[in-house]
Amino acid sequence: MTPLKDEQLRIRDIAKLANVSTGTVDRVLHGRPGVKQETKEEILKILEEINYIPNLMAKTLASKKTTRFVVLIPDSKDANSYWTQPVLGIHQAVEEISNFRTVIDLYTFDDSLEESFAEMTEKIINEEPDGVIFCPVFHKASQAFIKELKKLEIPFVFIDTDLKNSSNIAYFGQDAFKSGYLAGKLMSYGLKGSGELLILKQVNSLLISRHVENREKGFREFFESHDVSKNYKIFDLDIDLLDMTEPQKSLKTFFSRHKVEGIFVPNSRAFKLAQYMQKQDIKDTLVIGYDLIPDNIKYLESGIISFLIGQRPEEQAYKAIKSLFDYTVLNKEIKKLNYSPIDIITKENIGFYKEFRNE
Amino acid sequence: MTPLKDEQLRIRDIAKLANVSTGTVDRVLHGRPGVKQETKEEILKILEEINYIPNLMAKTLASKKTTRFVVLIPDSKDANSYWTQPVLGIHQAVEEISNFRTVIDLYTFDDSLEESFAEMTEKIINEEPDGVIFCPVFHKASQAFIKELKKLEIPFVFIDTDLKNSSNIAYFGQDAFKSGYLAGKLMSYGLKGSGELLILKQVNSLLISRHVENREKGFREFFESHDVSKNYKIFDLDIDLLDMTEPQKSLKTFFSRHKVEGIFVPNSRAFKLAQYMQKQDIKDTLVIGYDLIPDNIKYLESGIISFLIGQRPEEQAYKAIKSLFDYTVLNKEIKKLNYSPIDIITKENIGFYKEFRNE
DNA sequence: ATCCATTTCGTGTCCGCACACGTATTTTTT
DNA sequence: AAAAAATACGTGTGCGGACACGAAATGGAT
Repeated sequence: MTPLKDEQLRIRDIAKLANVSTGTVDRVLHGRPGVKQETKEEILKILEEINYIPNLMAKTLASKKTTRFVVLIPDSKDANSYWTQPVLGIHQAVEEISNFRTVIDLYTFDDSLEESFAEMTEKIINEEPDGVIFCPVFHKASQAFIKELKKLEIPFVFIDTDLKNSSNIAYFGQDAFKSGYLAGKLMSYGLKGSGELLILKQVNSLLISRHVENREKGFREFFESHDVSKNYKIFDLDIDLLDMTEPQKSLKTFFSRHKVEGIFVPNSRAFKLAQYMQKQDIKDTLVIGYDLIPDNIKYLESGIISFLIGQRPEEQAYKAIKSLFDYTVLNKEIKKLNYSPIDIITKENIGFYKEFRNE
Repeated sequence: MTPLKDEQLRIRDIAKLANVSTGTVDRVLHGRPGVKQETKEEILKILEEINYIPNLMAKTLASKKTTRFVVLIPDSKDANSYWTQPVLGIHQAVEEISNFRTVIDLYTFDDSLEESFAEMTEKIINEEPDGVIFCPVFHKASQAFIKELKKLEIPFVFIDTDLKNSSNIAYFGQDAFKSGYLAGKLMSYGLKGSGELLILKQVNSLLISRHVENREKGFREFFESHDVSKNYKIFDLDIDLLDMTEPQKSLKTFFSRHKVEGIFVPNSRAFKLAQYMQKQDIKDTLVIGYDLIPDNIKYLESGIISFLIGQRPEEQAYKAIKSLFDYTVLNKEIKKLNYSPIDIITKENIGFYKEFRNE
């Protein structure tokens, strides 16, 4: 193991090698003017040769500049919101990078209002941060935002939702299709080889969530690509999972007409269904939902929800920030596409996934 | 969000507050002699009040001292060894902490030879490192090691295996019992409610591995604590999974006498079984194994192994080092008991768990 | 050749802390 | 009471790099 970061050469050493002063080397390092082309090239050559890496400690100590990043994600009104989780990862990241004169401002928007998003992006642009992490749920407003960011040459990272061909430096999120496919697998694995399945969708979802769509596609794809498909019938129901008066009716009707063996809820509100099932005392129905929010966990633990699919939101946020930091401050190469593991959570292992929340 | 690490007070500021010089404050901070009791208390009071946090950058820059940690884990002769994985996490950690004048030496031992372990611990003691991370598989030799470490006041962290009441500052590993329990759940979930099960154990395991034992216990416990238990028969077989000539016989005999529906391999060599099953063209038998080593992954992907249970070895090593660093260098409080999530891996989500290896 | 304006480069200070050294004060010794 | 020895504290320098400022070298115009 590298016993010691082998004696790094300092600016002073480079200066000696090039027969110039440290000031000149410094100018070259920072691309400041006032250096003869000739000597500049000489110095660059040496820098290249010895693979100069500035001492990070001395650098941040001497520099007056503080780097500021902005994170823009949907707000989390209640404790059951998915978006409370990335915030934990942000705090974690802040703790680590704050030593490096790097700060983070958190902006949030109402994910049912595109204007709310647009408004925030405007504010952010005015602040001219050194990097941005955001969740591009609104297509049009995001495009406008990206245009501005590119104009100002501000690097940006996507989180949760990806927007292809956007010159973002990185993306952190899940592969929704494959997570749905996995849900299909888990469903078929637990059933006896046949039955009636239901996909429970959120009606009137203002925000076009590709994730939810893709989860459903993946789910269906699993059954279509396997022999068992003919034994299953997949229904779907659009109900308003936020308002629990209306859904009761359509659910009741559905349950009375079908012997449902499995229900797939491709959004994070499986607990709403679970509430209903508990009231109606419906059992022996396999429920697969998404995200480790408190109420989902509650019904997972009580056995009404069989599986939750997790995507490590804290880790996503944490890594997104760290990668922006690596890119901006440390000039490291970073990986562009970063899919989170698709975690399978059950009553039996949930305890070990909650941990992040307790720290 | 904390916009800026609010202007931290420096030693100089404290000196001014206490009407002394920076040198005196420095002496108090480092517990060096030469300060009148009275003024010492005064300074300590102020330090307490303002919650002084030294500037990490200036500190590491000015300090000549380099902190050295030692990691002692079993060696990994071939690519299929479990222990190749923690090494990746070590590298990750090294990259981050090397900036802070902190280095790591990796020592390995043959986990079939207690002397090999003891020999290494002796070497380590002679080096007098500032912290040790190790895997206390051998009870007696570990106790001796711990005794020395305590004498020298060297903090140590356990990884993989825990040893209770050992004044270790932290432990990173899995809860083996619960992982076995989860395996039981997955097994029962996939079967039709009854059948014959087999637990495949490694015979002659020189090293007393509590993990493997506890996994089996957890597995059995699941069936005992559920109604379904009476429908299942659980057998077990001790075979040498390293030598693939002998096992064939006993396995063959077993398969000929029983209609095995599920096999649980509580160690990391499920691939050996899978190899056999592939040759014999045995299908429709559920196999649950442990650890994401290359050959296990191969048979998971080909469908012979149904589930692998993962425990994030890289993350364990990474976090173990970071926590030792936090404790030693940053004087942070650290959490003692750190259980890794019990990851459920299938053909469908394995792709997202391999990632660490490609970085 | 002289003078001024660029261009090119060297020097010094500071960032916050660690630590060696030196000075002032008090205590002990004889 | 003077000298020696502790004790208590202040000052200065260096860690490696950023940046301001000033000095030297060069070029052009007269």
